This record gives sequence, structure tokens and C-alpha cells, in this order.
Amino acid sequence: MQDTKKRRNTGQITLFDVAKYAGVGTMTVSRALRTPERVSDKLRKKIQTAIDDLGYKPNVVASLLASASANRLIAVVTTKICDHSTRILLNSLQTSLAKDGYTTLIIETYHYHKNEAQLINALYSQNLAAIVLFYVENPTIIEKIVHRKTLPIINIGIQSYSCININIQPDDSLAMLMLTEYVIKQGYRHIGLLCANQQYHLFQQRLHGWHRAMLAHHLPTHRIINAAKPASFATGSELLPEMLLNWPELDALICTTDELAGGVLNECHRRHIRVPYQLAVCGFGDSEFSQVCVPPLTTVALPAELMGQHTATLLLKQICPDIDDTETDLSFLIPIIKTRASL
Amino acid sequence: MQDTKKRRNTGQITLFDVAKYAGVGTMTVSRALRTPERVSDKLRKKIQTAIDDLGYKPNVVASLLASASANRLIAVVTTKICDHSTRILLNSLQTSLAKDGYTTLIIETYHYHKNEAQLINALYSQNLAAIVLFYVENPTIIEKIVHRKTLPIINIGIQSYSCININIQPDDSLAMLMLTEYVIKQGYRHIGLLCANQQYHLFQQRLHGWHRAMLAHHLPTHRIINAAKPASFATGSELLPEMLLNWPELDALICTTDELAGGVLNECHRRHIRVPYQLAVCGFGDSEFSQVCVPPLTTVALPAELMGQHTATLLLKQICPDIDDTETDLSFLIPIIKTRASL
DNA sequence: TTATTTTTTGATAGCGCTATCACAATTTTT
DNA sequence: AAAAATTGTGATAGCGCTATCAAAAAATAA
Repeated sequence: MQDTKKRRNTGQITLFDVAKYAGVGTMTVSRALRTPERVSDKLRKKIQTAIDDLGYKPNVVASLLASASANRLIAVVTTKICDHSTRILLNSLQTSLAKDGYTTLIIETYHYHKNEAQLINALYSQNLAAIVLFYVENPTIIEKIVHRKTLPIINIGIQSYSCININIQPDDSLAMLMLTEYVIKQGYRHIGLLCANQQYHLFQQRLHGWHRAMLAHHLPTHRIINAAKPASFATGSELLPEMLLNWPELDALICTTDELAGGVLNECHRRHIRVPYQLAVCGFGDSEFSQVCVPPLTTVALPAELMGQHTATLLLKQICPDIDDTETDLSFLIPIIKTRASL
Repeated sequence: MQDTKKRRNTGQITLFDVAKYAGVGTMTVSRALRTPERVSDKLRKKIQTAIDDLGYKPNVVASLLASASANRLIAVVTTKICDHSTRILLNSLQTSLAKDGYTTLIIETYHYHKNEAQLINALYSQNLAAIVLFYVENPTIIEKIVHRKTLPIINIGIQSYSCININIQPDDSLAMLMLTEYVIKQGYRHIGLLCANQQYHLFQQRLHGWHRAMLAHHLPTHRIINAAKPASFATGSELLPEMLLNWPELDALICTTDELAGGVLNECHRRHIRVPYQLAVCGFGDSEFSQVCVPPLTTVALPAELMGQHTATLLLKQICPDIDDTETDLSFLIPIIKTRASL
């Protein structure tokens, strides 16, 4: 009836205090909280009273240490450049994981470039089930996370790392190649590319797809602006005049995001340039905006919803390897072109 | 030279293993990791070799328990309804906290409505420094979080709770009131309101502001659509025809978000309704879109940047109460109307 | 040289909880 | 009724780490 262990006084109310107050052993209190059906009604009520009277709050950290059980917690490290299509991928992933009882923590590294050690420590201080690197391009951060690797890591959106368990690479280059080929097939020949956020791998992938398609069809690839500005409405509006000045013969303009294309559309309205008759415009991402703007934007998107679900499956398989690992068929993950009036 | 404690074998490599391998005590290894300057070069090198050879990874949970030190970690619980202006507030808050060395974890409750217990457990399992409830409206979740309160909680965006330390309430109602008064001052009389996301307190606040302004000027308040749909481009496009059908006399339409207003603008283009000559349109939030669309949107915004910084200050003061708590002047937190061509 | 201060080092004892197992209390079976 | 199975309960011993303090080693002063 008496734990004999000595205890320091940290001011915190512990299981032991509750047990003493209720006149039972600590284990009975522990059980009353975690598996109440294994404690008799009489004691359970007494314990509940003690908890209420003392205002006891469980210490989850101690519980984690003692039980060595992993939290059903998955951290997603990400930057803030995510455009619409990547955001859908992330949402789909979160929803799928939530269905299996996993909570997703999002950490935006944007704020912590100067304090990586702290980020790493934060990541590893919570008995995570896994870490997802979502379009993280900072190699220092990746290196440090992988170096302390004690759990499954999954890398989405940038080049593969052999030291990482799962690498998922949405093929933005292919999507842009398909879109560009579609534009060419429609008869356009003076096709420009407007790319922003040039510092990010994702956008260079899209640029690369355009480049491949143009070369494959023996078309010139010089009509291009590759800017370091954000891929936003404002940037689109701002850069259209520059494109038109440099290449007045332009008959189609492909933008690396729908937001850029939206800015371009607005600027066309302002200048009374008729889309698509004087200039065809395409976006990337199949955002909601692209569906309702005037004219609606032709755009392309990867099946982000499906990709998210598939990624969740892979991740859960990694966490619980007992699940059968029949290789899933990924051929359905092909980009989809949305044909609309802007072309 | 020898710890005598018995140890179970959990398969994990511990400080003890490293110490044994390096021929030193566990405390020396612990120090070599946390305060290397307090360990002699010779031992430090030996210990580093042991760590590398054995592939030792520190167990942060055990460290947290033993040292009882709080993680510099703040969790933000939020939903996904956040529109542009709330997003800026959140970013500003994160940036300010990051400057003081705090890492922000974002948890989107949207996915976890069915699993609140899990959410609470996730929250309390990481020795957080504080919890931020960011536009969380679900009373069950709030109640459960507050019930286990062991650390500072801050509530942003909805009505005050007396049991919560800090309540921050951006005055969206005032902002909308000011915007509506401005529209009235411009001579418009048949003013409608388009409100989406009616289920959220935030949007009802904005609606309420419009209502107050209209009543104060003895103008009718029946020209209103208060929909349960998302506050998006698509909803704006979809609902404009309904407004025009119901109230053909409409000369100004105020929307509760810039996105709704954007959808309305697009639908106006499609129907060749000239903005602002046939219909004036206003948004809410001063989003980037509102600045570059055609015509640019008149809109209103709260000083989200400042509010975020101020909130961070309050929060840090709560975490470290030793800082002097001179009441800060909040009168500068007034909404700003952005006058643009759509009105 | 010896006495004193400073720096390094490690054995010990928990942090608050849970796994384990043995023993008591109850229920079921023979 | 006694024997066997089931359930309820609590003392004990850690989980992997760090605070503490005393002892040892090194540096400085006398």
C-alpha cells in the first residue's frame, strides 16, 4: 500500500500524490487513466475524486519515456513557397494520415534558417513516428536531419537522396512538357515562358519541361524570363510588359504558376490585349482561380490528391513494416491538362 | 569508473553504452554533448569517437524528463478556413516568435474533428512553452485543451474565454463597419453584402459590421446573401447572378473576402458589367490579388503584421513573467481602408 | 616545497511514469 | 465443499537522461 521510493519535490502533482490521496498504489492510478475497465468501480471513483481535488495533469513526457511508445505524430518540414498544387498534395497527405490516427505537425523552416540546431532538436524531441521533408531544398537542414536519423524520413518534391527511405518526386517537368506540346499542337510557334521563383528546384523543373518540349519540336527557346521574384499575381502583371517589349511576335505565353498567369491576364485586360486571340496564356496548377477567371485558364496539374494518398500508404508501410509490400502501380500518376478558353 | 545501475536492453544505444566504450562516466558524455567546453580535449575526442563508432543518437524525451526544461516550442492549433488576412497574422506571429528562438508547430484541426483526445495528447506530449488557439471555434476542443491546462494558452480570433490567459480579438466588425461607411459616403445607397463561410464567427463579425453601418445610416439591410459555401473565387462567381436577380437595383456589393470579390469581378467581366460604373465592388483583406486585378479592388485590412508582433510580445511575457508588463497601447491597431478603382 | 584555489570527473539518486510479476480478491468450475 | 481459473491490485525496478555533490586532478599562490 506504500511506494517507498524517495521523491524530490518539483512542485508538480504526480501520480504518486494522487495515489497517496486516494489510498491506492500508483499503478492503480496509472491504470485508471489508461485502461479504466481494468479497475474496479469503487477505486476508479475514489481516484477520479483525488485527480479532481488535486488538479492532477498527466506528464506525457514521462509516460513516453517509460513506455517507449511512439507518439502517433508525424512532422512535416516545409517552406512557404508551396504553390496551390503542392498545397493540395500536402492536404491530401495529411487527410490520409489522419484516417490512420496520425496527427501531422507542420514546421515552416522559412523562419528558422538561422537556427537549424533548434529545428532539429524540436524535431527529435517528440518521439515522432516519421519526418516528412516537403519541398525542403536547404541541403544543410536535410543533411542535419538525416544525420540524426532514428526514424523513417520521407522526402517529397526535390531530387532523391539515397540515404532517405522514401523519395517522392512529382514530375513537374513532364507536366510542363505535356502542356507545352499541347500548345505547339494548337499551332502556336512563338511561345514564351514566364518563370518566377527561379531559386527553387520545383520551378526549374517546370522550366526544364518547357525547354525539352521546345527543343524536341525545333522551336526557339530564347523567349523566356526566369525571375527570382515570388510566383504571384503582382509578378505576372509586372513582367508581361517586359516580355511583350522583348518579343512582340509572342503568340503564346506559358507561366509556371496559375498566379503568374492570373497577373498576366489582368495586365492583358488593362492593355486591351484579347486573350487568346492576340495572346494565348497558360498556367500551371489547376487552381480554383484558373477555373473562374476570364477567360478561364488552360493549365496542367499533377494528380495531387492521388499522390498524397499514395505517399501516405508508403509512409505507413515504412512505419509498420508488417503490412505486405506489394509494389503499387504508379502509372496512373500522370499529369492532366485542363483545356480552357485562354488558349 | 563504473555505473552500477542495472539496465534493461531496449536495443537502443544509450549514453551509458557510449560511456563504457569510451571508458568514462555517463555524466562526462552528457557534458561533452551539452557543454563541451567543460570537458578536456582528450576525453572529448575519445567520446566523439565512441559516439561515431556506436552511432549514438540522444534521446531528447529522456533529457526533457530529467532536466524538466521546457522546449522552446509553441504549438498553433488552427483550422483551414484562414483567409489571406489571417494568414498574414499567423506569419507575423511566427516570425516574431522565431526571433526569440521559439519554433512554431502548426496543427490543422480540420483533420482531427473526430479524434480530439489524440489531438490533446499530441499537444501535451512535447513540453510546449505555450499553446496558441488560432481561430479555433470548436468549443469541445477548446474546453478539452483548457481543462488540461498546464501552460500559457492564447486565444486569437474568436470570443474571449475568461479561463484563457490571453485573448486577442481582431476587430473585423469594426473594419467592415468602416468600409461600409466609406461606401455610403461615396454616395452608394443600394448596397448589398455577399458573405460566405457563414458558419464561422470571423465572417459573421464582418457581416455584423456591415449591418451596423447600414442601420446607423438608415439604409436597408435586406440585400444580403449569407452562404455556407467556402469564401472562394468560385463562390463569388456563382452567387453574383443570384444577387443581381434578387436586387437589380444594386449599385454596390461588399464581399467578406477579396476572393469572393475576385469571383464577382470575373463574373462582371463575363457579363459585361462595368465596374465600378454599373456596380461597385469591395473586398476584405487587402490580398495581393486585390492590388493587381482589373479594376483594383477597394478593400480593408487590419494591421495584421503589427498585431502578430504585439501578440508575440504578450505571449513571451506570459512565458517569462519577469519581463516588465507595462500595458501597451493598442490604439494604433485600427483597420486601414485601401481605396482603389473598383469603387 | 606545501597550501590553496580552480577545473575535471563520476557515483549516486532521482525526473514521473509504466512493465512486470507476484500476491490478494473474486468468480467459476469440478 | 474445495480446486481452478479469472480478475484486481501494488511493490519493485527500471526507461535514458541530468542535477548534485564529493572526490580527484590540475593550476596557481604562498
